[in-house]
Amino acid sequence: MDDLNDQRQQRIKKLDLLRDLQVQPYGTRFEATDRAGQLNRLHGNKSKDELEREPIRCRLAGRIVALRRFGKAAFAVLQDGADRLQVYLKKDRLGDRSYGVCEQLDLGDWIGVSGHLFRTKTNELTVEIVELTFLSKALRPLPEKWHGLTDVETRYRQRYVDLIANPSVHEIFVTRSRIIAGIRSFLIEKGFLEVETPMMQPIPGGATARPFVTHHNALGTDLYLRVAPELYLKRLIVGGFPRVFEINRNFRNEGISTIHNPEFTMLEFYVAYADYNDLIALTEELFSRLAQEVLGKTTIEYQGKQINLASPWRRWSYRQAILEVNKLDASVVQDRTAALEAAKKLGVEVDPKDGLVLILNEIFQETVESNLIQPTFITDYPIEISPLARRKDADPSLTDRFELYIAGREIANAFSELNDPLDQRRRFETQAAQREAGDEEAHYLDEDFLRALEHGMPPTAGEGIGIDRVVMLFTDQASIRDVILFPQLRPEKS
RNA sequence: GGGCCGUUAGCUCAGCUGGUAGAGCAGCUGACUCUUAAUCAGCGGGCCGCAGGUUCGAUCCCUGCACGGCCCA
Repeated sequence: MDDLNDQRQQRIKKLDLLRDLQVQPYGTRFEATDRAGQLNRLHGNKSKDELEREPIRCRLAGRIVALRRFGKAAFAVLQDGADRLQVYLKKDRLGDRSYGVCEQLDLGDWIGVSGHLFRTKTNELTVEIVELTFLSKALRPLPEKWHGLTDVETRYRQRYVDLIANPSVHEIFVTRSRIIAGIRSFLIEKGFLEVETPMMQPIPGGATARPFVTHHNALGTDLYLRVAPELYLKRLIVGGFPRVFEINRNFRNEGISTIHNPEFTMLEFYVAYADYNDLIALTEELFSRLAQEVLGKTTIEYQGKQINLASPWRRWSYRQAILEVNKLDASVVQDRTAALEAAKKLGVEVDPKDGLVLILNEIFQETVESNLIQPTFITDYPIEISPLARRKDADPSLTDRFELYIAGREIANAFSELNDPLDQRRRFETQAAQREAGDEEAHYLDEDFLRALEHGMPPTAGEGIGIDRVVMLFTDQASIRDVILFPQLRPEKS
């Protein structure tokens, strides 16, 4: 509980004054027939004379974000969503009693007003208030009008204040919503069915990640917050839905960083009868369409870098990328000793016990990823790190898989799904052995999923896209916390 | 987990070589009926993140802790 500081007490005093004036400071329904943005759009170019000749009556509501008093008159700025409109209060017009109510106004208060539009001497479109309704009295002061709220911790913990004080933050979350709406309508238009699958799973699967554990009392059993919806969505393909998608939260019990929040939003979609190449085309189409719809262009600037989202995007095989970026001899991707030597030479730390695949993956992560600024599909990942992906017909050590990188970051992961139940069982068994050996991220063996596959899953391609990272890209934000309304922080001490 | 940085009024920030803390905005009082970072005059507001230590004396130096940021693992 905050101390009863000076400013808060002043405002509580005003509550009493308002009640003395028979004004309810916490009002109820107010029918606003107008919005600030709409009034600006419709009448923003009408001249002073026009507004005098044909008065525009209006009625709107909002929060007071600026207040300039002149004794017997005052200007206030009303914030209505993302838009602002100035209002004018004049004692002559309002009368003594009503003006007395206005004298109890503070920054942060919500009011409803009705009046008519006019232009001030300085030509600002303004509502002259005829009637004012108190909607809600704020007891705490707004952050400073010029510098706003900049303390990062307060911004995240008290996002409501951040949203009031920083219009650009408001804008980011509007964009986020538009991106998600755009994805949804794109997929629905392409014939996908939106579904919801369990967030609480008895066996967590679909990604290599540590899960959160919780407990169901009535069932007397532990449940895991999902790390991915993948295995459930594929059960739905088995069940006969040929195109499904889900946009929802995943939870991973890992560190927090500028690109990791413990809960994050993932899109996953699955297309029966398709392969990963079809998803490359679909992904390019989705991104360029989204960029066009949301930003009105396909070239974006991210953290000072120009990124071109117009298709086609580069395709680069995983092994080729490792070799070309580091100018290595082809033997490195074939021979463990050569790979180990290359890692040492490149200054990439590896566990000397690691096999070829893990060594290469370290090299990839350390040397390739950060170079993938323009959209790039890295294809043909090794089977050992792709336990749910279909083998390449031409090379059974690789998979029909890609990861999409933009701005040096993994944005999407997709593959032709493994639909051979016996192969899937062997891969799960390998994963289970790794888990036994201490790898907490390795997959669990999911018997029910195998049973589903044994009923027959058509050839299917599936993809996951990290929505938060897409929003970061589209809104030019460096930290995932700036695109999540309430990012995870340590609890505030009471 | 490690390194670096930060934490001072409601907000944004100063605070020198250790001597009991300042500004702007916000607030309060007064003046002002077209301002827009309104203006003018006056006033109040501090657990200097928390706990130890050094010192005659600590916002300042040292140690630990908490919370946050960035980087690394």
